[in-house]
Amino acid sequence: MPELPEVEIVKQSLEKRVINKSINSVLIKNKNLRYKIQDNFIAKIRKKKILKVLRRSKYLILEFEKEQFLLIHFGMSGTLHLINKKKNNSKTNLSFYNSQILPKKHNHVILKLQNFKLVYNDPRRFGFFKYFSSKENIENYLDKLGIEPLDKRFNFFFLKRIMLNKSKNIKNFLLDQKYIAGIGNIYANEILYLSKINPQKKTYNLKDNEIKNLIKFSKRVLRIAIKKGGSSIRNFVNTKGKTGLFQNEFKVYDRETKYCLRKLCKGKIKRFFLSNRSTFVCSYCQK
DNA sequence: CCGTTAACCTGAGAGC
DNA sequence: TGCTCTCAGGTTAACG
Repeated sequence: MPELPEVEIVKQSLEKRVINKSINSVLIKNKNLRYKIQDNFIAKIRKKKILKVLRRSKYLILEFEKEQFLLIHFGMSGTLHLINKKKNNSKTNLSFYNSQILPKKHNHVILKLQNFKLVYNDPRRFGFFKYFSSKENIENYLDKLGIEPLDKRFNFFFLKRIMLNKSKNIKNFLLDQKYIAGIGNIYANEILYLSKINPQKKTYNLKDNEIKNLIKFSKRVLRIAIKKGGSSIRNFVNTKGKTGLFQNEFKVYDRETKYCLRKLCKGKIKRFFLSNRSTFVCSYCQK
């Protein structure tokens, strides 16, 4: 569930529930996530009070007292579930993303708070947890990331400057987190379609107008996606409640062989691989 | 520096 | 019912 809008949805829903709550206990059922959870992890975050929930790029961050932090990355398949304890022992699952039903398998980390618990589920285990003991440490760690696309500083002049002398293709550029942080495969495809730019076009070949469109549509797509609750793909379980709806707005992603949605365009969406990632394009619109 | 590939994992869906 | 194959919202090291 992992691009910027989806993590933002988790952040927004989580902060309604956990601010000023303490982590009473921690249960690790499987420490072998992308990076192995350290043995002292439980001791580090146990009894800590959560002051803030933050997001940076595709990372979710819990800030504790005394400037200590827990960083969570969801990888490809991580989800967070809030399970309410009811008096009669039944449970309600307020899934923050994707599924209303708590999966039975792959619950790897459980944070118990006062009246509920947070369950981290991740079938593929590409996600990870990382604890930071100071603001300086987490800032150093996050410094490798580029600008937030929704930041005001992400504008034409900024983008033009960092693209200068790059011979990368534009799609790989958008996906490279050290330049712009938070865009993943779905939104890169959508942004390029809306900007009418071929994913293989070299950044140094982009015209000013195309750079302006990239800025405009990056912000627009991500904002709308957040407004729609993110994208929920491959979700065949959920029937009610908290799923994202942006998947219904996809213009190119996962639309191979379907017609281009632009008026007067008779092009068909084609799919090919770029650096091992599915890339969708209308070759009539995207030059 | 650049693009690609493989690796890290499990599961869903397609096709047979 | 079941097998095999491909693909998946991410990241990163290694290679040519």
